[in-house]
Amino acid sequence: MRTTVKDVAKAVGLSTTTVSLVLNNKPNRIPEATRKLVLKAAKELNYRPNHIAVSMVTKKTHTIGLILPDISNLYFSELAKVIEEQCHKYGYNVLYGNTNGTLEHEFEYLNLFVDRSVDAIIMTVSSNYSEKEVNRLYEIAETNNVPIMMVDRALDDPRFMSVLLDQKLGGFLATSYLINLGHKKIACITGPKDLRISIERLEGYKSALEDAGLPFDRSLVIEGDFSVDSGSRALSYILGQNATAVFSLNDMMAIGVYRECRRYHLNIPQDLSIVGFDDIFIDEFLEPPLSTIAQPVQEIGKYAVKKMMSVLEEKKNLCTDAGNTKIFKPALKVRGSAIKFMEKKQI
Amino acid sequence: MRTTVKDVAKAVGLSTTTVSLVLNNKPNRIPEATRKLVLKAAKELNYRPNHIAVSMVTKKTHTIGLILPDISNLYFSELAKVIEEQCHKYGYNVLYGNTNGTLEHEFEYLNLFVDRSVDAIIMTVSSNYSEKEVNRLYEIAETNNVPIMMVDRALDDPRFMSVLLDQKLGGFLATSYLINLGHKKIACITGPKDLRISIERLEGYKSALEDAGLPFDRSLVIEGDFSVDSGSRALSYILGQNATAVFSLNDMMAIGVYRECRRYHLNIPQDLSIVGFDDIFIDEFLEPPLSTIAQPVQEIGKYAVKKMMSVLEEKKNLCTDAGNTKIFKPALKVRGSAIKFMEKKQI
DNA sequence: TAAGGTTGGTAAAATGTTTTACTAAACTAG
DNA sequence: CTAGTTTAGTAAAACATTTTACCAACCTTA
Repeated sequence: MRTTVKDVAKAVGLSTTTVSLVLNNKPNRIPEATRKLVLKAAKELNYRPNHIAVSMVTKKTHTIGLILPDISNLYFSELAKVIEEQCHKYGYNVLYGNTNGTLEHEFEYLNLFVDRSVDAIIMTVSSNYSEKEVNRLYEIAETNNVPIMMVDRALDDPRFMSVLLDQKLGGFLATSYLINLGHKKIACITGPKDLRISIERLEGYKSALEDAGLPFDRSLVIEGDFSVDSGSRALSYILGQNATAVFSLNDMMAIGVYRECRRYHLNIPQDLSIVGFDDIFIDEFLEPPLSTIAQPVQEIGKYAVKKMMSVLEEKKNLCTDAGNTKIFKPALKVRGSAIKFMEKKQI
Repeated sequence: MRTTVKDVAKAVGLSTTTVSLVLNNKPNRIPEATRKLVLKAAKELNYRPNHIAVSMVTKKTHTIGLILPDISNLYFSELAKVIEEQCHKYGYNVLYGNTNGTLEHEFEYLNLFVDRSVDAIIMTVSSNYSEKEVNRLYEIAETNNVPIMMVDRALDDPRFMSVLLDQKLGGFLATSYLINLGHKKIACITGPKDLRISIERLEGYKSALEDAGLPFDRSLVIEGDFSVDSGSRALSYILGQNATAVFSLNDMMAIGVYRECRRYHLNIPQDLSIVGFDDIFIDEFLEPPLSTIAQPVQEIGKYAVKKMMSVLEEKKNLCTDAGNTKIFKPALKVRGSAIKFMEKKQI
């Protein structure tokens, strides 16, 4: 059995109050002699505070809930890792929940976690929230007095902190790069089309086109679902539109395109240039290495928990303050999957 | 503020005892009328039990601690996902800790988690434990009365449950495959050489060689550290030994070999056949797709938590019963990275 | 020497539940 | 009508802490 404060108190013949006072070294006038005595006994008995009991009275669990769509996804597993690492540094533990991108699961974990009195929640919402759901979310935050932070994907609501990526800029960067290589017919494989990040990345695509004086051709965009398979499925359509380059809204789908190209004996980048989005680990090991838009995951994760910790310390009103959206800038990472456009067919 | 049992009790004019009794529907003689009344009030007030307080009295947190070396590693992130998923099914939440493979971190999280009264711990040890450490581990398990399960990598101690892979068989399968393709000089890139899985996989390699009447040549094995870079570094040595095939003890290092081959303009599998170990997600998207040894991660994860749940329910003596090691069989997954041996140089 | 201050503590409440042991009222049987 | 039994419920303890409010005993000081 574990040693309790009572055991320590008994061992030194003092009250639990005294023991607790020195163990938490409260600014109380406790003479050095007693202090040492208690400390020694605690160490000898290998006393470790029962965290549950502490939480019961302090109302703090030093736990944060992390809710992500899919931890087996490379981007999220890396994010999870940084977040856990950082929380650990601050003395916090993380309870983890996987939603598979469904709204029910999101709320399920939200409730589970507040029932367990987590001090804060960091989540990435994967579905689209109606106003009703946003309110439901806010109510949970409020009645439990728990700050909620959105990471990677925002809710269109100023009441929640968010740390995001400038998705539009990413789309712009990727597309401009292909344009500068001389491509005129650039296809785009999107994610689910009413998902915020799909929309924003696509906006970047459009605006790059516009900046270059190129027309936006709706028939060049095809909807995917961020999975490898949906990338594969998109290829034949793209080819049918005579596109010479593709901007894939994530790397997974780009990998799907790679796979399908192999089946058709097409070469990347000679037959088709492609740039992805996310910069997942494997990109550099593909043949050819995939050029992509890199998100600063490390920074995002670090910033998110740092910010959360400061909120937790200052105990300021948790959700409802403005200026609590931080936006990180993505960067183009050039590798080998795109090449200057050449008028092959004419040759 | 959250509603408490007290609030509910006050609302219906009954004692907290009664409320608790119906809410946990204990087999108590509580008339249907009262029962309904309480339930209705609880629903109306949106009552949800405070898990901390419940844990305080029941001594159960319905939380399990998951300690892994590196969740951004594809294999572990998938494992983590299954485990979380399964735990969730049983009504358990998971506290997650990342050790980066260091002993200090392993014990740190172990202590952190028992302080938080997790009901059980599932971990993969990544360092080598001396007897002292095994005892220390056992002591933690015992004084906290918390069952510990080793997954993927075992401790050489029957006191802990483990669910493992038959690593030796994996090594045997991979090597036999290369032998059957006609290769005689098969190199092996190992992990850190005193790590259990390195040793076991290497044993499989040796035994396949022996079965085929091939000599074991120490100069054909080179130590890596399971990282991509260490795979890359191994290549030139391997080539120097005139090996025609390589068995890489994990896929990451195989990827390193791929990368280095590209630098030297060598073709896989024409110039070098290779088979890896782990079957991580990206294997099928490499060029050529990597043949490897597949671990049944899903089954492993499912079995691990199922077993743990049964232990938790039966409350039998937790660590110390024999026959609590389950070994899963790996399988060879043939893709395109190995080919029949041809006497090129002679041609 | 008595009033006031300081020193070194402690008892008890509080946290939100579950659970044990008890009881008052109503009912039943003889 | 009374003794026993069932019904419907409750008070209080317990869980392991922290924290508040208090108190003796000793020391100053005038």
